[in-house]
Amino acid sequence: MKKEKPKYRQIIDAAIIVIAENGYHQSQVSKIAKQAGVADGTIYLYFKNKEDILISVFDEKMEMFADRLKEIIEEPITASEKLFKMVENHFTVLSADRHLATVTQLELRQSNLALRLRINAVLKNYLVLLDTILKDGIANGEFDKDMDIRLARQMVFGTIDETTTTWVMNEYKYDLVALSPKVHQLLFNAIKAE
Amino acid sequence: MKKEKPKYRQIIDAAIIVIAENGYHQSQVSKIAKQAGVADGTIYLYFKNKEDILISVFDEKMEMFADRLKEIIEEPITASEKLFKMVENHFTVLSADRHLATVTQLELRQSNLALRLRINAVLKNYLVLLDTILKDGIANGEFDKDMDIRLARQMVFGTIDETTTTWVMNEYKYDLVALSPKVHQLLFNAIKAE
Amino acid sequence: MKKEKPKYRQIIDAAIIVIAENGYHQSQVSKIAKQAGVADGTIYLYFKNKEDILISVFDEKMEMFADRLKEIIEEPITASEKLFKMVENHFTVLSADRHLATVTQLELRQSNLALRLRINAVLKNYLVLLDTILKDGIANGEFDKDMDIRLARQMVFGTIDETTTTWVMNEYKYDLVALSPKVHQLLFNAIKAE
Amino acid sequence: MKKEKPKYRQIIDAAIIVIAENGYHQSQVSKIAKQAGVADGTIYLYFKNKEDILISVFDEKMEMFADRLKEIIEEPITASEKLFKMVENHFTVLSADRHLATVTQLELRQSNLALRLRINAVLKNYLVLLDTILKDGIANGEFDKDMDIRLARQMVFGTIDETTTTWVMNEYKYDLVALSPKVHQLLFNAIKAE
DNA sequence: TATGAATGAGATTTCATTCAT
DNA sequence: AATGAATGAAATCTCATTCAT
Repeated sequence: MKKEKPKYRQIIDAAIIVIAENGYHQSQVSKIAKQAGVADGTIYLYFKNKEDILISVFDEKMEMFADRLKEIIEEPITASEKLFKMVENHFTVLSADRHLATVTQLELRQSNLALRLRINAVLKNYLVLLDTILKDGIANGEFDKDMDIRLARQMVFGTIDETTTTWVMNEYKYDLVALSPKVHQLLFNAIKAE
Repeated sequence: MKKEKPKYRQIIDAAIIVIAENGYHQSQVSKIAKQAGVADGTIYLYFKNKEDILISVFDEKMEMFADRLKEIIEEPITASEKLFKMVENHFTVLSADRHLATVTQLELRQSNLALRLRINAVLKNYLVLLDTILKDGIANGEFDKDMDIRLARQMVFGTIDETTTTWVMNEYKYDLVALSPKVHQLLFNAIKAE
Repeated sequence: MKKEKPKYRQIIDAAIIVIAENGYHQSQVSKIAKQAGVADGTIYLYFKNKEDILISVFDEKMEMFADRLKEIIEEPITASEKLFKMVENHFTVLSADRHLATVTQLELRQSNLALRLRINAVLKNYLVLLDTILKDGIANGEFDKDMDIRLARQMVFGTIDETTTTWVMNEYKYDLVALSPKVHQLLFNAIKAE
Repeated sequence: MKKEKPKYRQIIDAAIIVIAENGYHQSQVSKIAKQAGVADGTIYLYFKNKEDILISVFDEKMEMFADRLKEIIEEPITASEKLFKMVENHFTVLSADRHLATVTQLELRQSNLALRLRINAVLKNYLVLLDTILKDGIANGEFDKDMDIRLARQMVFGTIDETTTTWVMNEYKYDLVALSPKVHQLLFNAIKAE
């Protein structure tokens, strides 16, 4: 399987670095190839086209979030605690890799609509897991049984996303992870059972 | 003042239509000119360059939101009601002009970073007004006096934005304005005083 | 006659200043109009097109050289003295008006071929007068009767022109007029009778 | 070294032909590419931009003149003979390649000032060699020891250049090389020792 | 005469992708 | 598998000129 070949990851990692450092529109295929230490043409042995590289970047990294979230869901803790861990995990991963944060929050959003729709599909898995937390919370009486799950999901994700983007735009100058408790508190207030 | 010249608005309006219908990257200046019924060169009598058209689109339209929000703030109603009206107004304006909604939620975000930073500056005015609502609510005891205003603002804006974007991506197939009460309820829960 | 109208000269003079200060390719019609204190459209009441302005600039100024040269020819002095006065006059006029010098030696040469051919036609009058000096000198035994007048003319003009251009390119940093005796000496040596 | 790649020369040669036949301002990159039998984009693998092609044309060809002149300087002949051979060589090379003559005498002069200054730098090498001939002539008593070398150089170059330009403007309708003895005679008269 | 807003043709350059080696 | 030279389509912006007032 191509994803296991070393050059596949080499190119993905190169893409993140190049995009973070040069911006989306200044990240030519040839630059990514150079950073990856391969020839331009080699890129096309592992990726269908440029868009495919970018989708794969998102794919691979989102998988990380989702995998971690899956573990969280299965832990024997309250839904509220799961929600907290989700927020904290999200912030922790992006704080630890600012290249990745810049790429996902700023640069990749400059891509064309087709790519963004494709990215949204990848995101969906993540959001489905979030739904699971919400449903669990409702089921065990922690969250408001009358809330609109779809809206709650959009609120949770919108808040996390906006908070992260603001942090990136402010050039990481404060501690994002430290905001987790307050963000969780706001979100929990919004959806907790009376 | 250039903004009063009819061709200025003509071009702004044409830009919104063309971008909504063709997407950001397929909106050549010549297409906008044709839609506006002017020659390509005429665009450059009113705008410095293509980017300037897009900034102006955002400028002009965001002004609408901000103006309406200013009126809301001054009304003799509770902060919670103001928050509701803000959400409702936001949803109403974008529901009424789907071209505009598509452009602001999807297409304009594909612009380069420089433009996006410029857009953020425009947004700031809007967010400052939102802060005013939050501060008023704290002052009169409606909202939690211990909340972090910056985070609350990011939550409110993030939620509204995410909700709108999801609606646009779902091709407007449900009634966005009808979601206002529930969205407001979530947001209010999050920040209300105990 | 249009040439006598004040705006005609106004535009010619504006053109020289604008071209000298901005260079040929940065001398748009609108800039010349502004410098002349007239509307863009007004230019076209006095000149057929942009090229016509430039030809007229050359025409008008070359006339000055030719008029002075005619006077010189008619003076009761030797051909060698006439040659000297011609060189000196050429250098004096251009030293006195550096804008004009820059325009004729550098900027106007960037014009298209058609304009340059037209300019050459204007130059012809000047060169015909030079021929007269040469013929007079041969007739009265001062100059070599076997010389090729056409080549001698090209040498005289080529030398004057090259000397002036070098002086302009060296940013007028030495006294051009002071070179007249030496230049004359070289030219006279070349063509004097044995 | 890029100069050895066949496409580099191919493009240079194509540029000379296209510019000579179409004129400077009608020599689009695409025309040059077509003449060279390469794609437009290929041009940019060998040249930084359009101006770089023109500089290179001049560079390459001027080298020819300079190389030949170096050989002449080293021959065991009189300075006067060297001067003659220089004139003759100049005329011979340009007579043999009328495209090149048209380009150097007419078309390249329409380029912008920046390019012309760059071209002058290339010319300097040629003029330095000319200076060597003049100094040699003075040293061995052939040329007037009191002459101003800079002016003499400007005369020699100005004369050669003007003679060549006139010949090109007259559409090569006489034999340029045949003028060499007379041109040399004039120049030699000008500077020979008493 | 004079104005100046409007016109619209036209060219350089970039860069994702291909394919012969 | 890997290379990298070559391709060629595509779009912004300028500015000489016009013409309705």
